[in-house]
Amino acid sequence: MEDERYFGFLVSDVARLLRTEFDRRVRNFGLTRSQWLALTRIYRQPGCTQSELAETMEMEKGSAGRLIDRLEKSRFVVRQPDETDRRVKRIHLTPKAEAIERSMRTIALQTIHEALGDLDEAERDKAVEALITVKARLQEMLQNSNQTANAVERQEAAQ
Amino acid sequence: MEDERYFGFLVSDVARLLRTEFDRRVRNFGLTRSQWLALTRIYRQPGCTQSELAETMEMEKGSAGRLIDRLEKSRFVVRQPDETDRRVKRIHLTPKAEAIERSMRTIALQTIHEALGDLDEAERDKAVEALITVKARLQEMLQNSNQTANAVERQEAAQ
DNA sequence: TGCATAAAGTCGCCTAGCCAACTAAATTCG
DNA sequence: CGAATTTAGTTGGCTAGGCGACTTTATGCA
Repeated sequence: MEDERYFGFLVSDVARLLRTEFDRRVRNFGLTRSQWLALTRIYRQPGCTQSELAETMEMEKGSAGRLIDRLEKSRFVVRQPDETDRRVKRIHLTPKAEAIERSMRTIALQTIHEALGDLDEAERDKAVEALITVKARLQEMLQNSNQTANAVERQEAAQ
Repeated sequence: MEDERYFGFLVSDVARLLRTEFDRRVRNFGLTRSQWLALTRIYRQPGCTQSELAETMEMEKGSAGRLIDRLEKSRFVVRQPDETDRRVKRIHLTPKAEAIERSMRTIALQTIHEALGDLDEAERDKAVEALITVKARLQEMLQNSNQTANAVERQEAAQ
């Protein structure tokens, strides 16, 4: 069981190191890793709503909203009101963003490529598979936590 | 190369999901995952300095300092001045912390155990090995970035 | 010995992300 | 139709963590 705990540490460490290294490499672009991730998603899904973006990025609406705030302030993105639903705002990339998106993609690929340099292809595939499995399990677990929380809430509301 | 990029996403996702799930489970203890990690490290190295803690947790001194601020405010930890070096502050756990440290360790093990539930032992071992390899590589890469930054700094200072 | 350099912490500023409370708009249903 | 519920987005409060500038104290070297 102790080696399992080790897995938790490792994943967090690798994620943090990866983020820090990548952010250092792209600092001159004026974008962070999260911001770039958002751009790539908007690039593939232009005109998406904030809630859709939050969904595909698996984060809270609030976090996504603020991410977009910063991207908009830096002129990488614009919010456009939807014509039929006055609640929603649709997100589009600016031309400036599209060029940078490509440069950063190259750097991202390069960074990962270096980080994985000591693994052969089979090891990489195995690792990716394992991570997919674990991620799916964690998503289930989180969904359960959510449902529990909602059930409690509903019960409290009913009293 | 595309599958490599996927690895980057996956690691970050798994780390985030793990943190969120764990933090939910332990919210009632009044501690977060990072705070608990700090406690386990102080437990194994009582009386360590803040810089030592930052080092073993692989974070900046500033981040570690603030982590300790919060732990001290919640009375899980005390700062004690060093007798011979008036710059350093040594960190010790309070009795309250030691009990909670054990409870949270159990929850952490349980959480990881569930998250890895769909992997057999061989798959887990392979994944852990791969992560160790990648982590080592990333540490090298970051160290190089640091050295480059320092070199630039020194050169600028020399002018 | 005295001065330059290095080390320990602190602080301010920034991004990121969770959570919860809120508003406004749309939808559902009696 | 109109009230209740749901959904989109915003905001405030919190922890986390990087970076850089700064102060205080030690240390190393000419």
